Amino acid sequence: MVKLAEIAAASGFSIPVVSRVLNPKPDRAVKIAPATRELILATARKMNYRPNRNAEFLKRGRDPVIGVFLPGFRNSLVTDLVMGISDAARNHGFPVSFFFRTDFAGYRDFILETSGRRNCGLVTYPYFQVDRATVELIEAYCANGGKMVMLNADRSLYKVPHIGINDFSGGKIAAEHLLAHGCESFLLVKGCSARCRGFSETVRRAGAELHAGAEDPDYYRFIVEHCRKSSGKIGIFTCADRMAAALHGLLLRAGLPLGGRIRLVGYDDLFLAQYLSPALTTVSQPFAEAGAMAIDKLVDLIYARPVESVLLEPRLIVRETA
Amino acid sequence: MVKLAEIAAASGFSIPVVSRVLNPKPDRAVKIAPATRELILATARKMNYRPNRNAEFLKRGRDPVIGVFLPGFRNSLVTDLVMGISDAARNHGFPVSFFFRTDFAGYRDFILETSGRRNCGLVTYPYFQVDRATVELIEAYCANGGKMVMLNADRSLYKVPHIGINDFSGGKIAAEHLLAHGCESFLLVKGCSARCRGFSETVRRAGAELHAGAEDPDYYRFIVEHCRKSSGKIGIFTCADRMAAALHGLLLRAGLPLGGRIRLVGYDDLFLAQYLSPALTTVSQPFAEAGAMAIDKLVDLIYARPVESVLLEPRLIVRETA
DNA sequence: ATGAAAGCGCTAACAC
DNA sequence: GTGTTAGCGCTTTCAT
Repeated sequence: MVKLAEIAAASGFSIPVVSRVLNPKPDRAVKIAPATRELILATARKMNYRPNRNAEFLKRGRDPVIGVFLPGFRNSLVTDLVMGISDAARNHGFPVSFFFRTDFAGYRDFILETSGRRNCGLVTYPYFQVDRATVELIEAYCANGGKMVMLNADRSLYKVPHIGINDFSGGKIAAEHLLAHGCESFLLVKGCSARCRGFSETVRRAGAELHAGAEDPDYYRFIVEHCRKSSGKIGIFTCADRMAAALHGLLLRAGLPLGGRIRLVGYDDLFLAQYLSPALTTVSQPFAEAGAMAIDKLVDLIYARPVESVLLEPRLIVRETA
Repeated sequence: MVKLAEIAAASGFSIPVVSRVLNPKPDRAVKIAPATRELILATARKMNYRPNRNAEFLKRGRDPVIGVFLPGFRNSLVTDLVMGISDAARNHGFPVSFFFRTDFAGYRDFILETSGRRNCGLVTYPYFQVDRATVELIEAYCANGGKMVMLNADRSLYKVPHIGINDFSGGKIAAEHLLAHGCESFLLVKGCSARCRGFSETVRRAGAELHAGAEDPDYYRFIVEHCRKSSGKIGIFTCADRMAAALHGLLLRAGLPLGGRIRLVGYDDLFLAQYLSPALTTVSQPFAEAGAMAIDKLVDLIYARPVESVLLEPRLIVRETA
């Protein structure tokens, strides 16, 4: 581990100068001779310098750890997020501390614990319904100088930088695919309003018939009956793969083959989706990328660099059911 | 964040004494008056002291970060592991740095990177085939004073403390369940030798017929044919839920209902298993617990406390397919 | 524009 | 047994 002192010795300057070059604070007006900055930057790169976050934040009275709040589900969304976040954080030289919960109480516990530990920054993905209390919690945290980036929640609610994935667009591409394959009547299992809107608006614009219902055994039975009675081409879209998996089995048990007259599209591309038989066509969300971007943005925030929110696009994974 | 100085002031002793009480090194013979130790321990607890790992390890020239190597799969095993590990690490006041790879090259990269960063400890779960080179890597790391705990790999290979899950036992309970439900002939999809042994030994001991084959379309076709032709009670066991998911669909498409004459048991209890219709009966491995224990053991190792390996037991989750 | 000096919270070496 | 001192790698005043 090469340290500042070695770079200082190699470049002929003192440790503080090296520190100032390597850790520029755009907010503070730090003056360094351009030539000096170049030289130090070059030698640091040559010696493959990696900052000791530990020492850096010890002096600042903060913990060089990124706190991460994620929904506590056992599905692939979480693995994608964890992998993207972990890789990006490692690249920046920051360790992480994950906290998995699904409710507001858990979120509050997280913010509280994290304030006590003086984490240098937070990435949070509140899965529960975000309300006034949540927003206040977040604003209080940031008002105290806390840095935070939000993942995939309703960005209209807070001023914190935000990485989202376009749900409307996900519903839309599912509908377009089904339409392109000649489906004439449509069935929608609800679960996310933007996805539903994307799907139903696209279907309606094509002038096709659409039924919608909630994740519910009764509605599932209705779908199976509908498919059995009808002889037309039917497109089914569910807001989550778990619904698609259930329908997949139900339809098969009713003797209704999938991927021909009846087509099924899920959402999330969970791990098992590809192993179903027939394999599930589904909308994949770039959660690994979203997680990585959240970390990148947070690090920018920590070092007072400008940060902007972004909205990522999902894509359709075409397999056998549609 | 209450610090040593405050406890020192409150208890009337000097900072180093407090440090020695709060951070006992069993290997070093540190002498503290029993009364002093009690008093300091009490005030520390009263003031809710949490050590600043940062400062602690800065002095020791190490990074207070636990490096974790995990297989890079998108399935529930990984989420369970990540959650168990994260919770335990947080409880001990350690952040983590996850590294997800599936091959030996990745493992070597991890050990290399981690050595450079001087992590205080490592938890690793090599999923690839562990050979001589891997063992040498691990031994070299430990010989240099590195601390490591292994997850779920063949424990006969190294001297590092180890948290395993009993695969033999998993195969056995699957067989016992199927036998108890009257199955007379058995089909096994291979994938893990200990699980297969547990299953086949149990089945054979009951004097029943057994076919075994690999994860392969041909063998899957054979299974479907076998189920169609036979009229007896059949028990199918797969070494992983992904195989069970495939067979689940294949069998249903062949008009063969699951959970009555034909019973199917998977392995891993992946997220989607419960949503299949009929829902998949499967063997669940306590990976969250295993991950947490690995961290607990590692922390013991870091503070030179005695550590022993353990073997955890899987359990059967009975749902609809068996 | 650069350097000297102090100090973040803790541990380790040594004195008493 | 306990206290004194120094120092981990870095940032931050404050001089110059």
